Amino acid sequence: VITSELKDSILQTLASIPCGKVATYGQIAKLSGNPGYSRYVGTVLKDLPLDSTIPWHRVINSRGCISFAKDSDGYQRQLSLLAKEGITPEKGRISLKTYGWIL
DNA sequence: CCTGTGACCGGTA
DNA sequence: ATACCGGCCACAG
Repeated sequence: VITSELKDSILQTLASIPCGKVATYGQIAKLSGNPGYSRYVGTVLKDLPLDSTIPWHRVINSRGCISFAKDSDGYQRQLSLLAKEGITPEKGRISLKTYGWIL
């Protein structure tokens, strides 16, 4: 598969987020060995093929919120997928202390 | 080359 | 707690 090492490392880290846990864009960037690439993590997720097995829904921003607009389609999908894993936001915020992959 | 665009982040007021 | 700001970086025009 022809992909950049950068993108690859990010995808690998994303794939390793355990079920029932969440990580922030920044954490994924740093963990993959690319501190400061949080924005790019979002770009990678956006371009994921629909058949991808990457758990994109387990990624939230540093504030503990879903990065989609509350009224958007993606917001509801992510919320639904997280619920299936027992992750339920309170006041729109997901506690990283409780569900955070990295504490 | 330069500019604008994001599923972002941390500091400051 | 919220609001704003500058920095961040790959990528498409």
